[in-house]
Amino acid sequence: MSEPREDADPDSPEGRGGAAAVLPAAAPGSGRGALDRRRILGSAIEFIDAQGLPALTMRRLGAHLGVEAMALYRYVPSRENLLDGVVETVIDELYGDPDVHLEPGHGWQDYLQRLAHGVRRIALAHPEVFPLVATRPPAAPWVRPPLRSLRWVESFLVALIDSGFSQEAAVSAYRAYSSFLLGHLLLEVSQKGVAVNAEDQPEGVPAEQEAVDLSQYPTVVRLEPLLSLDESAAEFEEALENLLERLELVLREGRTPRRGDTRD
Amino acid sequence: MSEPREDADPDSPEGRGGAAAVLPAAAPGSGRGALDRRRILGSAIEFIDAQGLPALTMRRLGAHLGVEAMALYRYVPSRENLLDGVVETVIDELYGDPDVHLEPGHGWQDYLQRLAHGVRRIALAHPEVFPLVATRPPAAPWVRPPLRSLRWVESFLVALIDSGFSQEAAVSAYRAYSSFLLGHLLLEVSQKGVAVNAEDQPEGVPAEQEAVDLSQYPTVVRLEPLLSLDESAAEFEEALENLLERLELVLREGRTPRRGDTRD
DNA sequence: GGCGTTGCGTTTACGCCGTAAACACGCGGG
DNA sequence: CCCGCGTGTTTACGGCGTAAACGCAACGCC
Repeated sequence: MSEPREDADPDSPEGRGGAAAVLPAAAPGSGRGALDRRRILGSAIEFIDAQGLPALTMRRLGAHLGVEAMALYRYVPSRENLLDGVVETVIDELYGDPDVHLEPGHGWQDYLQRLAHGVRRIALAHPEVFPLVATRPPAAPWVRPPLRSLRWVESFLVALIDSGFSQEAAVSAYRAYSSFLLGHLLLEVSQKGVAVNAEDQPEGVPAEQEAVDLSQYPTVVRLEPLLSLDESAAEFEEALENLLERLELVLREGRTPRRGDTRD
Repeated sequence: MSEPREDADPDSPEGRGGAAAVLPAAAPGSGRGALDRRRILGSAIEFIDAQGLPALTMRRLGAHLGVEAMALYRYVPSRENLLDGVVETVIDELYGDPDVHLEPGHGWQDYLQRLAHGVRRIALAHPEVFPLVATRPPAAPWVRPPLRSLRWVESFLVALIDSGFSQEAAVSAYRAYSSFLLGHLLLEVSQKGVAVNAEDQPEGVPAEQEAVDLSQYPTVVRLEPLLSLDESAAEFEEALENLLERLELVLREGRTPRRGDTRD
């Protein structure tokens, strides 16, 4: 039963035994056990995953931990800082993922593949948190995106440079890789997230909310089955492999690529 | 003086005479002239561009328009709806852009090129607004990303199908294109935006804020000049052209691509 | 045992937020 | 004349983030 099916998404939370969802954080009612920063952050992640980001307030998070809101301020200087901590904590799950390595033992393609899937696993495990990863101002203005921690940026750059990339190529690879991950995962997560959104309308008949008039968009209507089909895993894989091929070219030609010689 | 320099970014707000920034909205002090939804939305965009998203409150926006906050509610049902309107308005700038066409007159590549640059122009013109475009729940759960309006999705799909794409190929092209735009532009915008962020610290010495310890990340430090170098325009162009080439393959082979026969 | 200190959580309070509801007021048609 | 209606204001409420003061148990030290 719990064996992965043929077409199961290898990065989906239930689909494998990987990392993600490792923090303790205990039940909300059982309000014992010393408060501390880690417990607060873990609880916040759990809370966001369950109730959605806008539902997270200091008072509610306090209640979730069986404590007054102000108690949190002994461990967290502000709500903003708490959100930063949430992002950092979530990204840190990469370190606990046995399939992702800080050092490329089997070549840079393998390294990038594993890293990408690791990040995807995190995104899928915390769909409500991931947009925060994309949106929060970074530690250093220039690193920016999903691999927020400088340690991963360092690891990325070293891996590629050690594999023969020039410094320029490594940096531009980092940018391409980042924006690919960011774009694809943000899209995927929000596609999933909206279906069962946190804010629910428990009305008797949940259907027919506003139902925008689709009659002017016949193609959209006709392709709606295709559009709502979820082939994220395959698309991710394909785009990722395309990116890796592109990088391979960059590496081999030792320069920034200028579209293949297919014309001109 | 105002002629675009050789290497000027063709999508930067000052670099060309395109659309973007077309709304009237008049000065804040001059608080006359009938309030209406358009004026409110325009003012909100202006406000966000100037002060950043978190600074936008109903009261402040009211003040910006020379009016009490509650007056806005006669034209806007809620703050959430106002933000939706802001996103919609910003995307609607596409219609006013003379370089972007709803119908592909010169082939689908030209169509996609123009569309992509049009969206990029909007992103660069409203860097503080753009993350909202990425983050807000969509009208229809499955369209999701930057081309939020169904009209553009319709246009996109029709353009590709008319050019010979299969329905499946058109949909998957839409996804690839969307996530590319989203990822790249979000990254680019946030890279720009952070430098001169809205929340300023007007302290005497603006430097040396926290300055995380970079000593453990020598490669990051060494490549910092490269990392902070802004080659967004070139990278955008390259990634876009690569995407178009990929789509060309899809079209020619009439199937979803499975990585070139470079191995296996 | 008495007693200051220290650490953790609570209480109280403030100003700002989004917004519901009642209100003030100018203007065009019976 | 006045009556309704459209438009903006006033007032009010509950919830927010958080500063400041407080209560109180555990502990070290004499």
